[in-house]
Amino acid sequence: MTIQTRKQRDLRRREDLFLQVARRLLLERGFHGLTMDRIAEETEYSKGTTYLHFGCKEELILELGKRSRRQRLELITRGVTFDGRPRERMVAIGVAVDIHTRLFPDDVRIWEIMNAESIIEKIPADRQPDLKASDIAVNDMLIGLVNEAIACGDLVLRPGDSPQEITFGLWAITDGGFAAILGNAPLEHLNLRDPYAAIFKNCHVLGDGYGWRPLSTEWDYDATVERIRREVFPEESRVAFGGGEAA
Amino acid sequence: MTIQTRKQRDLRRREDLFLQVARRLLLERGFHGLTMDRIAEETEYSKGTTYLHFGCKEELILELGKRSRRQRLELITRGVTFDGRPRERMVAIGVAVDIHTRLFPDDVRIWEIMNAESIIEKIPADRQPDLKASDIAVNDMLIGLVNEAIACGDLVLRPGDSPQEITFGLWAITDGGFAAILGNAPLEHLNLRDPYAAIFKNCHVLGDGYGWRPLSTEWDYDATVERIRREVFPEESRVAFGGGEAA
DNA sequence: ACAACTCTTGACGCCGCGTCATATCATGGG
DNA sequence: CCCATGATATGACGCGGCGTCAAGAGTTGT
Repeated sequence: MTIQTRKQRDLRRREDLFLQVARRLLLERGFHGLTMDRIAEETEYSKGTTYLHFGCKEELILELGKRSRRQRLELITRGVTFDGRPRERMVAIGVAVDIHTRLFPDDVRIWEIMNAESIIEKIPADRQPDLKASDIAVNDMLIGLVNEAIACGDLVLRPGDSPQEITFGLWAITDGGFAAILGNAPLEHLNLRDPYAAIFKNCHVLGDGYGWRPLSTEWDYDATVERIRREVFPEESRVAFGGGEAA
Repeated sequence: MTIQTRKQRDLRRREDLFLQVARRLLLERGFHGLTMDRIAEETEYSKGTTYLHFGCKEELILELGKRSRRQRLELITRGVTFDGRPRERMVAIGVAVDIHTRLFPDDVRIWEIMNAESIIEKIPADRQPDLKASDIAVNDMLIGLVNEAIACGDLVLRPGDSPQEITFGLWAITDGGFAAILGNAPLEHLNLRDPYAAIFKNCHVLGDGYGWRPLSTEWDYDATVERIRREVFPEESRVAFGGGEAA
């Protein structure tokens, strides 16, 4: 039993090492700069050993992406526990994503790489649901929040509106916004001062447009953001936004 | 002179042939299924000849993407000539994108493939501005429309709002929405009936949120869409949405 | 000490990209 | 009509990366 466990632990350690080196290579040298031989060389294992862990190069990258998504999901899950009105808790999800992006900017890039058709294309299809699991979880939370808002009367749907549409809109703004920031759009041309703030802002405008109370004109959401950072992400906020000059 | 021209024309023809075959291969067999040898074989030219046209495989794919972007830009440019209030003309851009997506769904997929980091990564950097040119053009049109709306009084910016933000929001919804439709998001899970309509809808909600007159509650934008299709894209609409059973 | 078993290795086969020496073709002058 | 000269096309080749697997190193149990 203990021996079994130690072996498993060693394997896990080794896998972590592979992933850590792979991550560095991917970020420093790009997709084509990441090669299985290089990983083997830098970890001082052989190539055959890496293939005991990952069926192919793409699967390795996918695993990197999955871990980063899981990490983000944890932050979001914590955010949604914030004690407040549904729309405030929606803001908390935004804060979670914002913090995640600031703390781990590289992860978003890895996710972009992973999203490339050429990666997914080579993975046996049965691994892919696993990949989307955390996205689905986030989606469920979003819809859940919208439904709560409806239940408590904060949001009254107009004829033709649906919770799915609202969720889709918020998702699209966030996703499209981050994609733009990451370089798919000519952002430097459209010179926004703070693209992250613009994403937040537009989500609020959309929320107001749907009539989701309290509207941003009748509530101090900046204060809400402060509270969320203080109460839910104190440690992360200190790291992400700096805590003065104290060590 | 005429000889020179005939040669150029032949070269162009051949390039078109390469691109046409490449396009088919890319769509049928994916990124990894598209190989330079295969293109040479199917066109009955040699591989060396293909390399007279394209410096590398990625450059070829990039050219495919560029052409498709240019085509979309043409539709958008036509859309923006629509005779109406600025917000109606913004809708016309949406209609153009919608029509383009319906007429050439494959192009969007090619653009996705092209967007993959692994493609861009290998292109000598001096070709990339060229790529973004049409995106920048679209962006300029969007900002131009927002400014027109401000100039004619249809849109009164609240303190803190900027034309750039509005443009960014609309862009993000559209881009993120299409990305979601193309598979980056768990769309089948969030079961929307018509994702395309949802994009439209959310753009309207955003426009309303910014107070861009006429609001969707005080104007029949469905009628505007009909007019746009009839007046600006009669032929394309017939093909895209079917024109009854007439030949 | 040795057998049986597990884990690790790196040389190898294959494939696709991109090159370049060679072959083929076109043109024009003798 | 033929050959020289330059332009164009070709595909065999080199290279590098992926993924495999037979052989070797290490471990465990007796």
